[in-house]
Amino acid sequence: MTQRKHTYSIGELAREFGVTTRAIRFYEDQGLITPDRHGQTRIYSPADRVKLILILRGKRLGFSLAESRELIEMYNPAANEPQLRALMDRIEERQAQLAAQKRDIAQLEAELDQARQRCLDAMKELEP
Amino acid sequence: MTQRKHTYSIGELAREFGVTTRAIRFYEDQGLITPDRHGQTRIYSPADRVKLILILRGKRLGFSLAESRELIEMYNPAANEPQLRALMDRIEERQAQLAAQKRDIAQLEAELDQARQRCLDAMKELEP
DNA sequence: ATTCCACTTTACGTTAACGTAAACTTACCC
DNA sequence: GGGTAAGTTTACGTTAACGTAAAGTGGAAT
Repeated sequence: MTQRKHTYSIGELAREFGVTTRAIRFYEDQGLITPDRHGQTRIYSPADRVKLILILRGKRLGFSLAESRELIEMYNPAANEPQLRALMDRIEERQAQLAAQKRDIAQLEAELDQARQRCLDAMKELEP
Repeated sequence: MTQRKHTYSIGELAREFGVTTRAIRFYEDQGLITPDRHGQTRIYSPADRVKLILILRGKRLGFSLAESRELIEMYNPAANEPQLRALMDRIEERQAQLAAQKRDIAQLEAELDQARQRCLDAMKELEP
């Protein structure tokens, strides 16, 4: 049985990813995650946990929560044709953006290497 | 003579990069750019323009203005030893962060490819 | 001279993404 | 049954990064 049926409390997830419970509840407010409830208490599934991972990765890449919500929605293909076309378009837009981001990173890497080199040179000047 | 001695007005730069003059003045407020003045009017050098490019690239990568300011400062190696050491450390931190960002992008790319595939599959179901 | 136009300063407004505090409830421990 | 630990809602506060209006300046053209 690969039925682990594991769940998480909000505190567990907060600790695991180094965010506050307030932040996680905020993501729910914004419609990014919709955990089950046991009475009042939130119960998070592994799928919810994955969504949180997506959100935090999005943040590291400079995405807004609205953009991350889009990314999450891309995980379940819509039902009808026009929506599928729209979804495809958005996916390809994101891919293009990621390609651009890679170019930006490559640029910055090269410049940081140069800065590092200038730094090393300047240190050699001081210590003969 | 490679002395082009070109300068730019705030409006020219705003148009070239698709930002508002308000934004450019704000970057100056935050100490990221310090253009010359002709009376009241700001005059931007090619070096100022490069700094603006750095700022905007930083934004695309999710950097705050404070972080972009750091990046800009990395362009002129400091004078004394301890500051050089600190600078080197910050440069290497940035490089590590960029490496992590590349991993995030690779992940997202893979997942978008999968989403795209699911999308294509779903469309084949509809149109036989 | 006046009409533009691009530029300036000053200052208050706005949005996103939470932080923080207050005032509960629920579950468990001793 | 009293404490405490983790959860909850409600609500106001905060920071970054500008937007937006108001009111004025300086030069070029008509």
